[in-house]
Amino acid sequence: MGRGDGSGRLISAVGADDSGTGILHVDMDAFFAAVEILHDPSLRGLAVIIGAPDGRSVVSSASYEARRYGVRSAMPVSQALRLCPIAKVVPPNFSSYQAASAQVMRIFESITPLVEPLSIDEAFLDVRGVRRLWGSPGEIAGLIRRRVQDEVGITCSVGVAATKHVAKMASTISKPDGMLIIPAARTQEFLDPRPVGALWGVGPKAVEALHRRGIRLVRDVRETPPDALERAVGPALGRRLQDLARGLDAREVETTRVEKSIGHEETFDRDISDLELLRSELLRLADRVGARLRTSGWCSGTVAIKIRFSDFSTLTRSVSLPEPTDVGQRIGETALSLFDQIDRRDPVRLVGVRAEKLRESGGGAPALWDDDEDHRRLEGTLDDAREKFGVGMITRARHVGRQELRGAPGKPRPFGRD
DNA sequence: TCTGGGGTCCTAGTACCA
DNA sequence: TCTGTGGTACTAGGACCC
Repeated sequence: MGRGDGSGRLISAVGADDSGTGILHVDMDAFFAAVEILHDPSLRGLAVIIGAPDGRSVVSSASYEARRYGVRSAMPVSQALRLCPIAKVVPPNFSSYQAASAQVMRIFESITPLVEPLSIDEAFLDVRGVRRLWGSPGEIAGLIRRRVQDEVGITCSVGVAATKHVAKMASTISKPDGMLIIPAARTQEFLDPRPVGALWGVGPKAVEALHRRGIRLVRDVRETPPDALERAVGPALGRRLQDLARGLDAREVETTRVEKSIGHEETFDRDISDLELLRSELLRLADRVGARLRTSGWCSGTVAIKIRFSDFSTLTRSVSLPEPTDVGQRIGETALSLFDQIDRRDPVRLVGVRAEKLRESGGGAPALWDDDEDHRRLEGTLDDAREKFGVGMITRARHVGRQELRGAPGKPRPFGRD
C-alpha cells in the first residue's frame, strides 16, 4: 500500500483504453483503518491511527484524514500524535483484518484462479484468461472495485497494466478509491516522468545514490549506461532497474509462495541489561518459532538470532545445525549459545530468533516444548522476571494477534502494516 | 524525536576444497 | 610442499517491502 495522502492522484475514465493489459494490482485503501471504521462508524471522517497508544509502537495504518497531517505508516505513534494531536489511536485487531482480507481474496478468486496475494491487503490478478466471462481488464477492475465496496464495505484501488510492476505503480498513483489503466503502448510514456523512488526496490538509500549521480526520473534510469547504473546501486539492482525503467517485467502471477524463514522478535518497553531475562525471552521466542515450524510441517537448517542495543545498533548471528530441527528447545539452546558468544556491551531493546533454510520435516516431530512442564516452567520464570523488572509486556498482545495471521509455508506472507 | 514485526534479497568477507 | 585459483557454502549486515 502506498504511504501517500492521495495528493497527485491519477485515475482513468470508465471505458478507458486497456489494450495489451491483463495484469491487475488491487490494493485496499488504508486497510486496517478502513476495517476499524467499518466496525465503528463513529470513526468515519476522523483522523484514525492504528497502533498501540503507548510504548514504542509505530503506525500500522492511518486514515487519509490523518495522512493529511503528515502521518505515515511506520512512523512512531508519538511522532504521529505530535503531527496530528486530534487523531484517534486505535489498537490493532488483526483477527478482524484477517477476516476482511479473506472476504476480499474470495472475491478475487471468484473472478480468476490466478491470484497472487502479496500481503493481507493487496494482490496481483492475471485476468487474461477470463475476458469472455467478465469482460476486458478495465471492466474487470471496475467490477472488483464495486464488489469489494458492496460486499465488504471498504474501498480499494486498482492498477491495470501489461506487467506486475506497472500495475502496482498504477494502483499506488490512483489511491485512494481509484483505478488507473496503462495501455501497453503507453507504458513508457507513463514511466518516464515518475521519480526513481517509485520503482520497485528503490528505497531511500538507492534514491540517494541515484540522485548523487543526477538520476532523478525513470527516464534518467533508462538513459543511463548499464555499467554506470550498476556502479551506483550494485549489479543486481542495477540490472533490474534497467528492465523496470523500460517496462520490462517478465514475472508471472504466482499463486503459491514458499516461505524461506520463520522468525519472531520483540522490542521491550524499555532497554534490558538483565542477562537471565534476555535468555528467557530468547527461549520463549525459540519456542514459538518451533511451534510454527511444526504447525507448518517444516524443519530449520539454520538458527539465527538478532540483538538490537539501546543505541539501535543491530547485530545478527547464525549457525547451521548438524541436523534440521523443528523442536523449540533445540532452537532455543542454539539461540542461547549464539547469544553467549556476543559481547553484550549495552542494554538491549530487541531480541529475535529466526529459523532459516527450511525443509520439509517428513512426518513432523513431537511437540516437545510447547506443552510440557519445561515450557510452563519457562513461562513462569519469565513472568516472575517481568514482575521483578516490569518490562517486556507491550508487544505480547500484538504478537498473539499476529499469530492468528500466520500461515503455513506456501501461503502469502502477512504483513504488519498496510 | 524516535525508530515494530515479519519477511526477502543482495553483497561482501571468509573458509574450505579440489 | 607450497602457492595460486576458482567454485561453493556459510556468515554477517544492510536495504527494502508491507
